[in-house]
Amino acid sequence: MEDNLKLSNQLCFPLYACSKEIIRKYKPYLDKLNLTYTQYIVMIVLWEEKEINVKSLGKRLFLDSGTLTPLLKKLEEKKYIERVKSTFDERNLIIKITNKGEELKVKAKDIPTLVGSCLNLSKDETIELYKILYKILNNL
Amino acid sequence: MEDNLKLSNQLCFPLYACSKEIIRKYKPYLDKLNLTYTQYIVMIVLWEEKEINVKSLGKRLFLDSGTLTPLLKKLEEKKYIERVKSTFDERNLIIKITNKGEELKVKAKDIPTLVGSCLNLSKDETIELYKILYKILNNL
DNA sequence: TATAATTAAATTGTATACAATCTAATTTCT
DNA sequence: AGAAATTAGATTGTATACAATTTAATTATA
Repeated sequence: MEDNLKLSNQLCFPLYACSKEIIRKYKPYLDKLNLTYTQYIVMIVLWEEKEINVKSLGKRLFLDSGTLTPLLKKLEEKKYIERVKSTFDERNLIIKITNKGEELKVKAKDIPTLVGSCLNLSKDETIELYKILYKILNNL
Repeated sequence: MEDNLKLSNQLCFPLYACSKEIIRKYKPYLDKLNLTYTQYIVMIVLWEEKEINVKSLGKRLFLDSGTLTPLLKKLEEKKYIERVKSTFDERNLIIKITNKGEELKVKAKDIPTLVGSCLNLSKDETIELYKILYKILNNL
């Protein structure tokens, strides 16, 4: 089956391309907050959780310490988060959101809607896409 | 609308995570071919086209010369491709597949099926996902 | 309880990504 | 034709990603 290897028959490729292209759409909005996309999804978790250790954060975001350690140091430099050793278990590094980090949430609140609207998907398509993607993530 | 910024309500995040996790599934198979995922999708285009310039390749794959230039040099080192200046327009660099590159295609032919099967999607879901992703790509 | 095994982050090394800039070749325009 | 604008790749600088290894802390076990 030769067609197996045609780019147009690959499912991962449009996922990969969509992901990158949508992230590009975030850029102008995230630039105003001085955040990259990866830093933004870290902030999203912190807007929900207030504090979390690196391991749990990585599990939520499918990222490991090799990616998170330098990224979290940058967020700390920007004063959006604090990094503190846990006193209960010194192996754990607790990431805490700062007031400055909390304030970003207000500025960020319209971003999902703004980016979402350029996708031009119907309500049904949005729901279906969402459902299938989480099905894949749960299966992997 | 506070919920706007919950991770579970973001559409881009599961796309980003799925893309990365599926690419991870390719790794053991691609390791045997001494290819990374990005190098693999370049080879997929070349298995179809035989030759193409960097600009067109970038358009197909949503990648720019900053990513492609070093990647193509690596594929040349592995003798899977050749890089030749076009004689018609010296600004163009033509990427040609080599015999060694062609031979890889045989070894790669089962990879899409093998990776596809770990997604556990129904036929309908696969088609629907494919359709929505290309709709997004065409809209962007 | 001393040692082995495990765990969480950090580090190292390689490979993307991409914006911005640069350089050289080609077109366009006057 | 010659200058200006455009185009294709390459380069530079910053920021991920992630496998593999290392380090330090904790837990399990002989």
